[in-house]
Amino acid sequence: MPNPLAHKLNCYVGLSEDDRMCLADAMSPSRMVAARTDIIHEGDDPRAINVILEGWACRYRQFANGRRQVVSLLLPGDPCDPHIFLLDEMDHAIGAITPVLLGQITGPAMRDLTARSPQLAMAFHREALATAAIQREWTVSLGSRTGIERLAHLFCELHARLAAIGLTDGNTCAMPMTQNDLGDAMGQTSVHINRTLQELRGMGLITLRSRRLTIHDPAALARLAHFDTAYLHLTEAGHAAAR
Amino acid sequence: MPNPLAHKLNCYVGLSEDDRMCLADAMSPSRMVAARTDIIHEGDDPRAINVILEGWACRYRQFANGRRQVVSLLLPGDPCDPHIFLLDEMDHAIGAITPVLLGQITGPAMRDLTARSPQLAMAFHREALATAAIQREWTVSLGSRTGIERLAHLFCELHARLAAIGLTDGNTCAMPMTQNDLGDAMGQTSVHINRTLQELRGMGLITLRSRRLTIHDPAALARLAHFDTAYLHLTEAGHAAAR
DNA sequence: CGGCATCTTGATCCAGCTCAACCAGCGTGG
DNA sequence: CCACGCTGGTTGAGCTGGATCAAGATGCCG
Repeated sequence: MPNPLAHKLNCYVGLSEDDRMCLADAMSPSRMVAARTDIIHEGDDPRAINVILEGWACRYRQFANGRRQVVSLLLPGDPCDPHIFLLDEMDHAIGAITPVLLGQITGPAMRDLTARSPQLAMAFHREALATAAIQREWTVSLGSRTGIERLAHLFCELHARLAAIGLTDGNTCAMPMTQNDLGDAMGQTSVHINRTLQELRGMGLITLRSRRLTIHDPAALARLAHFDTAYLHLTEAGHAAAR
Repeated sequence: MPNPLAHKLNCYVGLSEDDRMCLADAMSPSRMVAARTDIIHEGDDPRAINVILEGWACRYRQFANGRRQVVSLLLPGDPCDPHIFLLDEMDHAIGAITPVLLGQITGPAMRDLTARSPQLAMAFHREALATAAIQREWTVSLGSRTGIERLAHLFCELHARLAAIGLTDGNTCAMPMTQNDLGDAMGQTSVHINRTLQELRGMGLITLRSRRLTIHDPAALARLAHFDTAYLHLTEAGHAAAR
């Protein structure tokens, strides 16, 4: 598979062949992170931008009482920390859900890229805005959606995001999170996630087995979740990929 | 009061007198919006960046079933929609809580500003990142904090943000939201907000009367809320203002 | 084959919701 | 200047989604 970052950015702004080459050049040698370990710790002050090339990760906050809140999910092509080289220190950690392959773009390389290509600069900017929109939508989910709606919404979102980077197989995609992870993300117990999953299965909407998710009735699932792709801000290219 | 946007940006990056003047110049004539009306509707495609000069506003999503989720609060100095001129259409609305005085910076004026002053460019960038961090913290609140913790956290955050722009009077600050608004923001009923407020009052932590909030014991409130200012990413200037 | 992580299931409990009044302040028009 | 109506705050009673606690069941990996 080619660079998933290029694939993703292309969903926001059409990139030239030249842009893709620059992007590939800017990426320094990648490193591997084992599943269930931290990519970045809270309090770290790193210097380069990490990009997920393969695997899933999550931003999370850990509380003293053991409770963990997953704040967002990072999929292939997602930059982990576009901010980091601007802010003083991390206010959260990033952990690998599966084994993760990371690419890195140094601060200078990044400045060079965006200076050279306005397309790329625009694409990075839109990417950041779309990420913010996704974050807002999570806020909406946690604040206003019921358990089953939340989970349904998450599945809709994940499928759409994976589709945009070409990682779906029809209505099927990867779903490597444990029920515990899902609970941490949805602000619920794994016990309750379990029961909610059974309900979704019982309604014939999804199958989730051996870390693969199949959405049997996308329209019905989206209706249940009050899911509307608009907030993902995918352009034609992104939607075409999703089809 | 001088420009609250300058005040706020100065909390992220020290600005020169020149920077402040440029900023003031870039701001086109301001407009007034009545309380309880929309500043921007969902689906709009506006061209300029709105900045709150006076008053409070909120981003929100309205559901068909009448439920409303407030996704973030906008205080004086906050840009409403740094994104808008990049994305296709609004995925949420922005509504005025109090009467709001808006300034506007056009896209070209913005580009001009950031091209002329690297300090300003940096400040805007950090502002955006701090906003994202606040959004993540809301996700944490809705996902992991109990009712009383959530409300306590909101009060801590608001006081800190207002302090950074010089709008506090010791431990007292404005709090113009109705219990209904608070409910929409915290993903709870106004009835339950009411009872939670009584609990906070009963614990002697706060007074909230005639739209003014006083925090009697900031340390205790922060402890209850698991509040840690780090995520606001205020620099020395911001913290000094907060003191 | 044994050990550990994950998933299931059951029983009980409680934070927060719903529904339904009722009260208080305040702006408006007669 | 008062009566009225409206918005926002308060209170009570009963209900429920999801938490908690506890035990198994399943399945994967060394």
